[in-house]
Amino acid sequence: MMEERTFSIKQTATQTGITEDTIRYYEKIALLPRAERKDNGHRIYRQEDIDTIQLISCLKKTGMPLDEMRPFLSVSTDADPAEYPELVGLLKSHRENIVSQIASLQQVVDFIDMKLEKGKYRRDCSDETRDDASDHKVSTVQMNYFPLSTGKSGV
Amino acid sequence: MMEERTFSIKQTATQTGITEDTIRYYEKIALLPRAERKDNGHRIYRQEDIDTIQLISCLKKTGMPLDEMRPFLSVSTDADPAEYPELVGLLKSHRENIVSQIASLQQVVDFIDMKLEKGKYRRDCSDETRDDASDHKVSTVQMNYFPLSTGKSGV
DNA sequence: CTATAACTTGAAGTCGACTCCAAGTCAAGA
DNA sequence: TCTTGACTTGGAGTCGACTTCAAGTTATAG
Repeated sequence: MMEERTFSIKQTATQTGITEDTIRYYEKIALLPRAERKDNGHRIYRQEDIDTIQLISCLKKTGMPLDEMRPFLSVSTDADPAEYPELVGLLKSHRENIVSQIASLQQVVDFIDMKLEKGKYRRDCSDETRDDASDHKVSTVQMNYFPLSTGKSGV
Repeated sequence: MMEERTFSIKQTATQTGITEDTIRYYEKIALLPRAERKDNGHRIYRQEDIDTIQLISCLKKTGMPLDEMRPFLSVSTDADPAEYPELVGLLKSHRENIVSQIASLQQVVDFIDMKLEKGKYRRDCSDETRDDASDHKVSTVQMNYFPLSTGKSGV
């Protein structure tokens, strides 16, 4: 039985790339559970907590507001999401969001490539705002990587 | 010689999915050029302007702050970016940003898939924060879609 | 002639996500 | 003993991006 390693808030900040202030802020708004304290009141973090913070940082990159992360974090700490059926729905729906985000990003890449390759005409990015889905080539990313049937990805 | 069609701010808002208030705000902070006015002072928009607004909306989805968009908008309205060499650098560097954003998004998709497929263990997303690049499989998206040599994409 | 709708303006308010501050505690070193 | 450093707390301040507000103009319909 090996003792589990613990980290100070500073170490945690360094490892996750999230500042100490921000970590305390996440605790304040209860995005993170109240961290354990040492006798002197200092916070203690374990690998598990670092993982959670990294998940937050990851979800942030997908543009998810902090408030919406809570359910995902509970999936992350508790074991199996199948026990929380409405969570599965959330996961799937966020997955769809990300897929469409990737499509948006892809459009910007297309725009940039168009601009870089030649001083070409404009063919701007638009998706649901204008419904010219006809000449909007299905994102290759979406095609290649996402099975579209939300299930197993063929990595 | 056909007369160019023009749009009211309301029509423009509907077409772009950006509210009238926000369009005026973009003009106020000079993200958009001051729109032409009719005799009664009402703003007039052309297709060109709508394209620009849609580009803004698109760049927003990539998480770009409004302030950083200005150079991109000038590429969009003026013709050829090759005339503005430092702009080419900007375009390329933002392209790289987007590629890494897509990689981040992909990690979240992986996390979700992992959670959905089984009640599996955690293998969280992390990139530059922790340097375990060893078991961090190169994003399939990045591999498939992006030539990596910033040039022409094989669409 | 009046009221409704579609706009205009400048300024103030909101909201999310930090970020900073002041004052205090505690442990270890010169 | 005093200082330094790493932390604690609550609260205030900042910043980007809107969003709302109040007051005014103009065009059309009843």
